[in-house]
Amino acid sequence: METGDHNMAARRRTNGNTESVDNYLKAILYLGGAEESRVTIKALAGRLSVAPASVTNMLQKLAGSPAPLVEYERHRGVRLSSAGKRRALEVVRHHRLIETFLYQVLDYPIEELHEEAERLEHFISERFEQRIAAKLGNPRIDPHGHSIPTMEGEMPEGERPARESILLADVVGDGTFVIDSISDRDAHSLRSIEACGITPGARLRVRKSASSEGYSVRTGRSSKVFDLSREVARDVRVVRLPK
Amino acid sequence: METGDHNMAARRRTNGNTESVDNYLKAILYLGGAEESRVTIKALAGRLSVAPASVTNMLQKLAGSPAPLVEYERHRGVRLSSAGKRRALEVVRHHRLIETFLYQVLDYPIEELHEEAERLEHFISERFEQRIAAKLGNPRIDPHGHSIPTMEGEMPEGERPARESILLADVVGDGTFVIDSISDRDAHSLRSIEACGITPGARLRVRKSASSEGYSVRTGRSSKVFDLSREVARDVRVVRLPK
DNA sequence: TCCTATAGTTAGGTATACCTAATTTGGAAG
DNA sequence: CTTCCAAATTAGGTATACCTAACTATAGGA
Ligand SMILES: [Mn+2]
Ligand SMILES: [Mn+2]
Ligand SMILES: [Mn+2]
Ligand SMILES: [Mn+2]
Repeated sequence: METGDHNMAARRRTNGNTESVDNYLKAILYLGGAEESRVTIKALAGRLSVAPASVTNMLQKLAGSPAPLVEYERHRGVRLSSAGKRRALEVVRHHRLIETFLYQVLDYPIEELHEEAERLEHFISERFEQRIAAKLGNPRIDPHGHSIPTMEGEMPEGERPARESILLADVVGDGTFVIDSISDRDAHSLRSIEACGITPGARLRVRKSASSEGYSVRTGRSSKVFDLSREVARDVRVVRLPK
Repeated sequence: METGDHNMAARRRTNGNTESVDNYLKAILYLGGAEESRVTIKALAGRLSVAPASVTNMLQKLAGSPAPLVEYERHRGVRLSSAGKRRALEVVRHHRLIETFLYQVLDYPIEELHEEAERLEHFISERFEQRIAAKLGNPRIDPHGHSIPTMEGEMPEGERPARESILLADVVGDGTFVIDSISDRDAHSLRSIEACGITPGARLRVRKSASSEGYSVRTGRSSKVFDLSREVARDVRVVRLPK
């Protein structure tokens, strides 16, 4: 009979992390931004829907372990260690590969990708990751236009969202744009975004409708005009085209 | 800001159960057998690799809830309530659909199906279940020859393993058989089983080799003879063919 | 019938990952 | 400089799901 303690420490997964730890790492990666700046306890608490006290606790534990996943200094916020960054990108890779797979192979509606991926990303094996990547032809972009980190745990060249992309909601004046990416988190926004033909990579002509608060947009060659609320425009990133 | 308690009770899943609870229900379903007889604490503890005390605790909790998943009487073992049986079959359906999917769509080797399915079965949504079922053409049998419970939560007609099937290890004398199913739990056995061409539904000619402790088998039309150890023969279920 | 072995239960802990409430701290504003 | 306040930390709990050790009940054998 087993000692039984192989089963304890409850939530170890394929890797050595719990779902919770993975989610902290992803949140730090995201909030740190491209400059990988220090992330505030409050910001983490907000993103993870958890009390600040819980964040402090978790970070102390993560920073105090033998091979720390984060660098944490009291009252000065956190950043990822290189091991932490590697793991965070691994989870992001899982997430985006799963989304791509659900979309392309299982015909999920775009607004349901995120929730399923958010759960499954923590539980698939390396084999599963490799098999779906192979099946999809090693895609580099997910259905929302986000770059899929490489197998080696790095963000690929020409990262998306692109550094130079801006929120549609921040566009001033009229213009023509390329759609960089769309947010994956709000199912309601995603429905409207898809309904008016907005797809990463497509071209978008924008007119800031002076009358209403929103944006009038036409996609691709279509002459159909759609009106987007400010709300929804906050979930679309674009890159301005010259001319 | 959220109240925060949407996030507590940690391990709630798509459904309302934790992974642990699901595993108890599956174990009770399995150990209760076709007659759904009462299952012993000790048997459960063995199957789940958990201390008997932990089993008692869990069963008391499950039996004491408002809509109990089990019927439990002190010192007299447990059986599933009808809600418990429904949920157990739901998880078994997940498990077997996932195995079929990994095998047919993602080309997993047969001996790696079980471990991945054992984890993922608890975390997929109903949508995921339906989509893979549809993609596979609503299969009724998994790669090991086990029946996949229906969407309505019932074991289908002509259940497999069949009532009349016996372990290859219990075969006395020579004879011809149909392979009913193979166990999914031992990766090592599965390798040897596959290596000699044993597949659910195939025909198997058996000669109990008097010399060694094992079984000499030929599958299908092949004239190649393989020797199986008693160990491995315990992982194969067969149905004797008349004549 | 009695006795004892085995199965089961209770009692008391551990670790994870949350919470609220109380306290501390560091930096910006006066 | 001091003050003050938002942000962070500490202190003290909860729930889940395990554990070991100690105790009890039941059923089969003498
Ligand atoms: Mn997640
Ligand atoms: Mn995404
Ligand atoms: Mn399981
Ligand atoms: Mn199986």
